[in-house]
Amino acid sequence: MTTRADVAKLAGVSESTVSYVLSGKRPISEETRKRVHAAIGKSGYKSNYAAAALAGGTPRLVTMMISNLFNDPGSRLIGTLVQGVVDGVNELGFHSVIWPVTEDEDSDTELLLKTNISGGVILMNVSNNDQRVHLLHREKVPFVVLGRTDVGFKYNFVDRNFEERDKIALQELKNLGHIDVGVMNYEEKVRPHLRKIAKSLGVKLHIIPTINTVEGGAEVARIIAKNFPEVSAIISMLDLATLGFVESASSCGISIPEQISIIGLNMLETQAESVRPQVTTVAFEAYEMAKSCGKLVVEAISGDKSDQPREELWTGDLVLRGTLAQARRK
Amino acid sequence: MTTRADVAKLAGVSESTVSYVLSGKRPISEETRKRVHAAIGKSGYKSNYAAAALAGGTPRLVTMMISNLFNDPGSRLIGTLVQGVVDGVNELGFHSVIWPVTEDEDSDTELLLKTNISGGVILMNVSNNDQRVHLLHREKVPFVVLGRTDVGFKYNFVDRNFEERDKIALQELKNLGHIDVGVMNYEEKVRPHLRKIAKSLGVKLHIIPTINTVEGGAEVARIIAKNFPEVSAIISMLDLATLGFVESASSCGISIPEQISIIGLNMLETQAESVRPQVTTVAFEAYEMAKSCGKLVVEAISGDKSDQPREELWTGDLVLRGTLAQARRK
DNA sequence: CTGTTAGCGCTTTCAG
DNA sequence: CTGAAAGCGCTAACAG
Repeated sequence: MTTRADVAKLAGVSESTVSYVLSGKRPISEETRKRVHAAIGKSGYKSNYAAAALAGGTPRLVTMMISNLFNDPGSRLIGTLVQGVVDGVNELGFHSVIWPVTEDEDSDTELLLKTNISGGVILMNVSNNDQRVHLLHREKVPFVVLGRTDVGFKYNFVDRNFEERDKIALQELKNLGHIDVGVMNYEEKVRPHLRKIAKSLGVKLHIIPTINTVEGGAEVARIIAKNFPEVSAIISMLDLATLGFVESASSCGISIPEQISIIGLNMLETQAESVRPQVTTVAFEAYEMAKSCGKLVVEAISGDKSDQPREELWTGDLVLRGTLAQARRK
Repeated sequence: MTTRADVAKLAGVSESTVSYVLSGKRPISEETRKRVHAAIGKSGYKSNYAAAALAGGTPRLVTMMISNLFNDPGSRLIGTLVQGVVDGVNELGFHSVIWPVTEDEDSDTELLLKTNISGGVILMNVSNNDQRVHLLHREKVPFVVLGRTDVGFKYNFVDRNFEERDKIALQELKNLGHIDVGVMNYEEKVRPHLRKIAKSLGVKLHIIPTINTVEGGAEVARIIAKNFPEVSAIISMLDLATLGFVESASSCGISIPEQISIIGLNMLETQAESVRPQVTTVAFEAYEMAKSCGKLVVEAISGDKSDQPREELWTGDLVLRGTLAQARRK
């Protein structure tokens, strides 16, 4: 293995000069810089991560823990998020890896901590009251959650701004005269903020619970045609059901967007593309958000943390894409 | 940060004793062991990966590079393989991470090498003449491919033994008197070894090219019923098409396995379960193979490599599962 | 069975 | 603008 010492000898400079050439942390004459780079090239020198981490004091490595990486079919989104984190972290001179999480997430996390391999952790796809958040918090490991979960304390997170997104959607519908808005949701209960926004806008929500499949969406179309003559617009939290709805709307005598305008809120761009302009989406820069998240961990690792945990809510470039129509049913 | 020195002081022993308690690399009296462990617990000490890697000489970390991690829907298999690698590597005291590969695999690989973070690499989902194999080989990084690819030199790999698998399948059919065997395949051309085995067994292959979808399989059922009266058995390389075939066989007047016996060769166990005993599979221990692959990298990293690259072909526990019938069509 | 000690390769003062 | 030298935390001889 060739080390910095070899390079130094080859270039006829001191070891520390080689270091500074590499890190750029102090001015180096063009002359020496060239000689050092030549020596590096000739010797095939590669910097040793372990040594750098040791001397530098903190491992310049971020690990991402992604639950359900191998189960989730919606992995296109995950791919985007991972790329964002990677790029954000890289920009600050760190690296990132994915820590394989499989069945037993808790013991995987403990293993990760035990090895002490990384300077910090990003948690993705967290579940309700995720135990790993407790663990990382207790162990005082710098970490950021990409998403949110309820644990009884504050922690660093970066997440989408659902409130804002929903407000934009409802406001837009309201502007077009839609008063009776259907909501495609998993369950009868929707997040409280939705009700609040609706109330303040004077919009009436009609929750239509359904499963998130194409068939589920088709069923919703039938239900609306039959039982909800007053509903002139829909916001949907379910991507597949949204597709199903669009597919079978016309056979239920519903024309989109004239009869029913629809906004899909949790659709991937790729899905949305295939049905635009029938489905309007509220666009969102997942990549940028993840990138910011990556930078946040690095800050946390570098001890740049203020006393308060950082909480980033991403509104990003929220824009409506697709076509909506003036309300005219009933 | 608490270090080994703190622990040593707390326990009233030397630093090296703490090390040996942790590594178990030399006998320690029960008495001191307990004291050390107590001190570790009290101080919250965590071993420093970077320091260990540096002192140990080689980073005890394996990185997996998985192409198409975020595109491939067949990720259940990947999950199994990853778990296998993780466990195999763990058993030898190493750790493993996934290196995020996204668009530009080559530059990702170079980045990985540049950081020198890991002791070795496992390549998964390699493509034809994969450039990363060239790169790793050239840079003399210890690596193992889980799978195979044609580059013009020898390298470490672990892969399924397709030849053996196919032989078992054809042999079994032959034993049951099947002479005319259909082959569901992507294209008209099949791997040469298949033809060779068939020839040596006196079996006649009828290639039926199709796409790998449920509909594709249904189409095959129709084609066989109409155009291939002599075919009494099928081996299929296509998992989804296999499912489709089974689904629509009876509506084409084909009863399985009496009229047509079918062996699915590339099916995941979960898929196979749902159609057994109609579809017979050649079972394969993906997990065990991956585990062995994990151990192989560690060996490669530890310099335990003989002059020749190791090439493991996994026949594993090749056994037929499912029901086949005596040939009786024509 | 335990302690002492010399590095591993790099970063970063402190002196020129 | 450049060098010398002191560690970072740990491992593995070597010496009891």
